[in-house]
Amino acid sequence: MVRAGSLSNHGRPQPRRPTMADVAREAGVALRTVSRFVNGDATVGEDFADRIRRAIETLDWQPDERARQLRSGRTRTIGAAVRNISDAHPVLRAVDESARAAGLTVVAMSTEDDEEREREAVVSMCRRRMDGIIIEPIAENHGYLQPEIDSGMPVVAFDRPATGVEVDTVLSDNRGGIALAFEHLVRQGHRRIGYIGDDERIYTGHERAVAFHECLRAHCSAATGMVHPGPIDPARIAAALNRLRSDPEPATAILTGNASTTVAVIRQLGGDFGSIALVGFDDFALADLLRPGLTVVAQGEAEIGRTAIDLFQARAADPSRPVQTVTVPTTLIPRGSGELAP
Amino acid sequence: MVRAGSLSNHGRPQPRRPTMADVAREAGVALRTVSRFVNGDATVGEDFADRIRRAIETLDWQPDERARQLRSGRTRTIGAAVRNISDAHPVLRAVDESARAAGLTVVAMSTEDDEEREREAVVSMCRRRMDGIIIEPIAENHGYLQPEIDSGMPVVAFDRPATGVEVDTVLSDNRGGIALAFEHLVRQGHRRIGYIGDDERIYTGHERAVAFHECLRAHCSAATGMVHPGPIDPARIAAALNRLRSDPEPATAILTGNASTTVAVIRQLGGDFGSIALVGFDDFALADLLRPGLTVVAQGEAEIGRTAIDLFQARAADPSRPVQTVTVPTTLIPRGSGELAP
DNA sequence: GTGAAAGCGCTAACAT
DNA sequence: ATGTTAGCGCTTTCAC
Repeated sequence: MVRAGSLSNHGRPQPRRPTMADVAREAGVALRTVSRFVNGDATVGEDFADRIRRAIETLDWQPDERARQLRSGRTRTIGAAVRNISDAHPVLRAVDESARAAGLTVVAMSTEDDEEREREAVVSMCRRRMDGIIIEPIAENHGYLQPEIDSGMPVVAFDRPATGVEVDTVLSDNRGGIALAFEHLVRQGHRRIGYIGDDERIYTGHERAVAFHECLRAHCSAATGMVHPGPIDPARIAAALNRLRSDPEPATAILTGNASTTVAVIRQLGGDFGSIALVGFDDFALADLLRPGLTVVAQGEAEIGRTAIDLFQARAADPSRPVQTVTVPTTLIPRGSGELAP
Repeated sequence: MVRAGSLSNHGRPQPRRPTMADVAREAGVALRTVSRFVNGDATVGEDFADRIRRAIETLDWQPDERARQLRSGRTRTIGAAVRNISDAHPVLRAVDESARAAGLTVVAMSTEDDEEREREAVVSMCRRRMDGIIIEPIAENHGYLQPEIDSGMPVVAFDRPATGVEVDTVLSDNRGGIALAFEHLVRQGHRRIGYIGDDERIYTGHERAVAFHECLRAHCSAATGMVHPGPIDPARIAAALNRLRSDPEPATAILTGNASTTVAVIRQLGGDFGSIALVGFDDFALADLLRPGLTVVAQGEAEIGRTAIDLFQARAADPSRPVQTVTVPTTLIPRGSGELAP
């Protein structure tokens, strides 16, 4: 039922939104004066300012960002192409907060770890003429970004490097993180440590697996390790886990290469979680609620996000500056699962 | 170091991005013809189409969304003002997917549960002249939305109703959900059931607390209940929990009013989790990994998101249609914690 | 089907 | 300090 209450305007012909010209007319000043007042370009006579203020109030005028952006050439907006905007994403949070502080709006789009979606997101950002792009790269090759970069679009990659183009990049210290975890387990007395990680074709999967091998070499007199990298899939995780535990000399500790793998392993261990030491790469919400609490290598997501914005700003300010890659350290957070004796 | 490689264009003066006029010139056709070809407004001669395609390719032209939106008056974009875009948000995901399917782009902004931030987000959406707004309301009063609604902006609220304005709304069946949980516990034989929930000044906190009271009345011969609603704060949770357990006839089961409270309670119970039956309102990631698994009342987030987009579309198609509120059912997911005997 | 002109709402250059 | 004029890049009349 439609009522003709004062609360509702439904059904009435929609009044055209007021424009800056309407404000100027209402205030009895020139359009340009309104613009100057609104943008603070120059000081405006106090009486004029008052009339403009009142006119804006009366008409309930709001500037049209589209027109403003079109005319001025800048959007004060940067795009963030991330895996999934609907999942928890501490980096995105930091990007958003840092950008806000700099007076920039962040528009985030999901890539769903899909090359096609990533390109769609980037294209959409370019068509909106955003001032820059922050990307968590998924595509095999980012050559498609080259024309955009050449036409002056600042691009910053994080988490993984973008391949085929030279862009500013923020990465976690993947190798250092694995070393932290490995040495922690060695210190607890573990000598047979297994690794289950992500597909090695993925950058972080590769880095972490390589780092694990390096750790094995460095500690070779003490530790024997097993690596089972590959796609994250329950069956594969189960198989890897089985091999690690059914070995004549079974693993006494497991290192997992990312949060999804960690969760999959815990799920697989079921009631046996806590019977074998476990350290996961990546912290996640509620990891402390598990019994035992999950020991993890935490990435510096907040710093990664902040750095991404810093790099964007530096690039925007000086397009000719050399491309830079920043590595953000990781930290070990002991919560119990990594402190179990062999 | 700046190198003059073919990969990099840094330092060169930025070539102006090509415009549609450039494409027209390159193709040797009128501007209007390019526009028609690009938008499929009308059929364009095949030879012309070819030349335009080639010209677009050559110049690597991409339409300027700002100009297009300014001129056409529509943005094909809707804003989503949600608590936090960086936390997991299943509703936002569904909103995004549904909108994509309808050819709309969703721009999500965080309100951080802050009135000021909510208004900032809404203002930003209006200034961008988005086609509609999906909002998870936090403000005490949403009267400030009225002018926008009057000027034809479709607004859809979800999770909580917007106060002071009449807008299409999607809500969870909060009362039904509490009843589901309560009756489940009664069926397990519990007769003393405690409730710890959110601040009653918050809509969902209120609804769920009221529903709990109704359940108590309906089962009064069987169950005695305790309610301890208030802000989510570890000390308060601890106190509430203490009272429930130190009663002469202590509670044998607890019902929590939302995910944050559930997590706070589990954290507080520590090793005692599993010694008392617990059902939480709201499902969350990893709830199944706890020992025992957490029994929850799950909201239909995907349906809420889809419905929000449906309501938006209906409103956009017919601004005079009556305002509608849709209630989405909840489901009980037993995982162990709610199936413990008294 | 195609083309010329107007204009979306605003800011940037010049006047004054 | 204020007003006038142009024009951002596109879509939309309206002629042909």
